[in-house]
Amino acid sequence: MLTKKGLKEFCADARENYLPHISIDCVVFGFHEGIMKVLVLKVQNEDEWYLPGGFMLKNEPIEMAANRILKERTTLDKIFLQQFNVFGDPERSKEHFDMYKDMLPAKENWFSNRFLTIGYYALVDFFETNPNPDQFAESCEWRGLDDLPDFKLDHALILKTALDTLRLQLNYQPIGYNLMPKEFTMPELQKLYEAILDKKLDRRNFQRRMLGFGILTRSDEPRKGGAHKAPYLYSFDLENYEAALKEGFKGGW
Amino acid sequence: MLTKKGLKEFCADARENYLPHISIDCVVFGFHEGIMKVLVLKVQNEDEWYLPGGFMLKNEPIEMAANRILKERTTLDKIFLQQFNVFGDPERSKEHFDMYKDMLPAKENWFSNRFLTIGYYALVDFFETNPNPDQFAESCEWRGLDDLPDFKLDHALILKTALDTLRLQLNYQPIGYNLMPKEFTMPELQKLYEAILDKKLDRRNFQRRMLGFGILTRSDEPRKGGAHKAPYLYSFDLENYEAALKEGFKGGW
DNA sequence: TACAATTGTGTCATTAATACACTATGATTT
DNA sequence: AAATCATAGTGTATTAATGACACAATTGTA
Repeated sequence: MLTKKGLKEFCADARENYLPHISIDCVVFGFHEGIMKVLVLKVQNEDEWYLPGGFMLKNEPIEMAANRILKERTTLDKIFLQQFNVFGDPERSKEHFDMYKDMLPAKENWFSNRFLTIGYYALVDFFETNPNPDQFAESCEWRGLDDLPDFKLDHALILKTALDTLRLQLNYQPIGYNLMPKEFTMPELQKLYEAILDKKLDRRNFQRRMLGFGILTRSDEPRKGGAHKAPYLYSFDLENYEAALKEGFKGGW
Repeated sequence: MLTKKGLKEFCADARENYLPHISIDCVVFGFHEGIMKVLVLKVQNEDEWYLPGGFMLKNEPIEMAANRILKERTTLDKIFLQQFNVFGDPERSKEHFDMYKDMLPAKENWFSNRFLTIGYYALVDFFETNPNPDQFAESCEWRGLDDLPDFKLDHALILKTALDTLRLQLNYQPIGYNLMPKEFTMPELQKLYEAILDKKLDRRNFQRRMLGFGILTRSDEPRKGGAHKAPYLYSFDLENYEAALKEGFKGGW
């Protein structure tokens, strides 16, 4: 959608339905083949990338807006969302100002306003997610943390802040639960933690501690068909998990 | 400031200078006589209370707006501020809608809009702070966490969320440094932690751990003139403190 | 000068974290 | 069939951190 007519319609529609000056941007984390991935969108005909985002209806709760936006991008309905920061540097809007500035006069152009953006991070099951581009994008795809594109606006900062928050909250939020599939092996879970923390952990100590939390249930049958010794399958005991999270996994005083 | 004329002027001025739909509310923590206190404002002629807050100039960074607002309330210039949440439930604005609704038609009334409010908590030195009411308030004063008034809007929720955040961040933010005066005794610092965490700590273990962080400098001279054994005075070694904070006081993996 | 209140300090037991090595299994190669 | 490779499962010894606990020192007051 890049025609002048389409843009004009979008702007008129936006002015009528959305709260001005406020946007939502989401960092959607998924975990695949031992790598943390993030959902990114590519601008049509440009090597420019951005995070899934959108605007808030005039009478819509913030988190509901984030959910609505992400449902469009992922087809997922109930998504674990965590608000982590508002980005509001007036400079961040300057790049916005320039968007489509040749196609529409500033007065009509929705994008020629200052925007504060509310940052959410989302945790999704990689295998359940079907990435869909939005109307400004050419594509929507997963990119590993080790292979991130150049982002528009302050989206690199937003992503970095989300990741920092994720690391800090690793012990307080059900991060494993939301990122892993229903059943998984201990080495797979360990790889998730290693990917988030970006460091190697000791297999034996990891397993001891994880099991010590009492939030995992071991399946009777190990996973078969792999090329090596069959690993046990685990799943989260959601009840115990949520109880443990209320306290936080780690003490502190 | 409650005259129709004054309100009209305020609204006209606000519409011209502030971003619409966005406000800032601050939970200002101070520590005095062993109790955590919060700065609260009282509505003129009503037993209604609210947190210090305000609006953002159209081209002003968020944190600068929070600083400006708090400078007016506290006379303090460089304040430790931490953004912790945006509150945007459409219901929260309903009470706003009613404000001054008899004095001005909705179209002119700045307050008859939906507002998302960005929550900041601030940590200040109680003794350096001079509370000043804003134009809608009759008074601005400290209230202990054990003696909080009934708040307007969702300000009780904002305060609770700030406090929860403060507890979680106790090991990652220079909370002691900002709340204590330059020099303090170990029992005083312990009382701060006990007030924040709302539980008793063991004197000996607290001291051992605190000193173990290597962020305190013990003054040569103990505090004299007290009614009991003269306690040592400590101050924060800012350099070590900030280095330690980068890591966080506690490990986690 | 005895007492009350408070501060300073040390030790022991328990728990948690770290470092580290061998055995077991299943598929592949020889 | 036996050896090999890759991966998974398990245990123990050392060290560090935490939690529980008791007594001595100082200062003003009764």
